[in-house]
Amino acid sequence: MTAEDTKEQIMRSAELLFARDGYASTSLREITDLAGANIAAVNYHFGSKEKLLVEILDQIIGPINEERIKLLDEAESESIPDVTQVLTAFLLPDLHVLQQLRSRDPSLPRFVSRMYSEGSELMYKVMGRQFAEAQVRFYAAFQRAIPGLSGEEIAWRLNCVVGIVLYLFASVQAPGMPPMMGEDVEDDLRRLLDVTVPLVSAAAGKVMTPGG
Amino acid sequence: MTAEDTKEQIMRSAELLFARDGYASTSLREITDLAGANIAAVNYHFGSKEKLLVEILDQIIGPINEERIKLLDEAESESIPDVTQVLTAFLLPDLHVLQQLRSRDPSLPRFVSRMYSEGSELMYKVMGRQFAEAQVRFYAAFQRAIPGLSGEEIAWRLNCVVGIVLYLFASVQAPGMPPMMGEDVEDDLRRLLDVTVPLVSAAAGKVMTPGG
DNA sequence: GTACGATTCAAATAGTCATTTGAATTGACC
DNA sequence: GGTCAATTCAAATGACTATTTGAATCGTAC
Repeated sequence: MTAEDTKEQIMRSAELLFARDGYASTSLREITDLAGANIAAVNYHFGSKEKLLVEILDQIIGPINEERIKLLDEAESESIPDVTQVLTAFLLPDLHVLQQLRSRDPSLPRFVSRMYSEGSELMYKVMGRQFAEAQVRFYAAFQRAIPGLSGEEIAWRLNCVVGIVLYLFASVQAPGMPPMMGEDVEDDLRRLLDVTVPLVSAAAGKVMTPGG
Repeated sequence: MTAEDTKEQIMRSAELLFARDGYASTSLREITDLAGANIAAVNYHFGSKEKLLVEILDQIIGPINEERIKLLDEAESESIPDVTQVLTAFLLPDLHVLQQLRSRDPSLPRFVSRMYSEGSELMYKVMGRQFAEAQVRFYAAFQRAIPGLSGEEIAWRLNCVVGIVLYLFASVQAPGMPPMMGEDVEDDLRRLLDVTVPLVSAAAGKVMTPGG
């Protein structure tokens, strides 16, 4: 096994076990056993268990935001994109990565949602670094596409969309539940847009509570 | 310190540390240090670290579903409730618990979302047991309130709502983010209904993807 | 005030953890 | 074929883990 093979095997084994059991509950011993490598190889290739996690996170989250910006660039090059187009640019990369992770292993999508809610400092640092550029672009695009909503309200609603997406990642293989995503990315996107377009473009203060 | 005080202190300390660092990363030593108790007290009062977690989970999740059913009973006793009324019965108990947890400690709401995505077998068992009754009732109520949507589609959309709620719990004290919830439960509910009513009652297959 | 059950305590057990170390092995270039 | 750096290995380190044990302490009812 060449050096690169070992490093690759360690990363693939680690993300699988992190997804299934969580970061803290997974020992380097389990990882290297699954990878067919020696424990010391982790510290040789990555430096520490934590740096191994960061490298895996970057590899997954990085491409999502790169593709998001690419799609938004394309949409904006033609005309001012509407809500559906902006949301598509935002969501499609998620679905692509979800599909790709799932094809590698059904329990892998859970890795993302799991690391988000576990990750404390570490995950927020990685996400902040990776999402910073896309965030500015998408906030601006949504503000153009949805008249009459404050920037704060748009940010809030986009967070709701993120919440739904993270739940999708968590629920791909939740025990005792029907899968929330199908085989076809286009179908999944349509279904997501059906609910998220009304979600982000709904008029504020429209609904009256029964008590009020 | 009386026996009940010790047990209470251990539970309060444990949920705080579980919320902050996760279940696996929190040792009984940390818990009992914070609680001012001896390690053996955990095994005396709860039997094991895992049973301690289950008791905390039941204490938090149980009341949510009890109140959900109570509110739905009240709404259905007058007339057939509309989407807003059913969603209110579903969401208001979440907000109450969120508020209550936050008043105890700002990092506590994260406990719920964290346990969900860490969840493995254990959390799903607790949730399944606690949510089983409410699930049947709410699926039926939504099907009455939203004509033209299949039961499967309603279940899918309700899952989206759950995703948003879990994200709310996770984001109350996310580092580097503005809080998603305010001080007033009524305001928060209104804001949530603004987006979730359109979400669950949107027509299916309405949106056309740019590529299609 | 003394006996008893409930509770708490310090100490020990047996195991696992991430990381380090220095020797052994490998593969590519001269 | 020899050399050197890159990589892998087994073994050891030191610290931490949940749980168990039996003695000590507490509150309370008689």
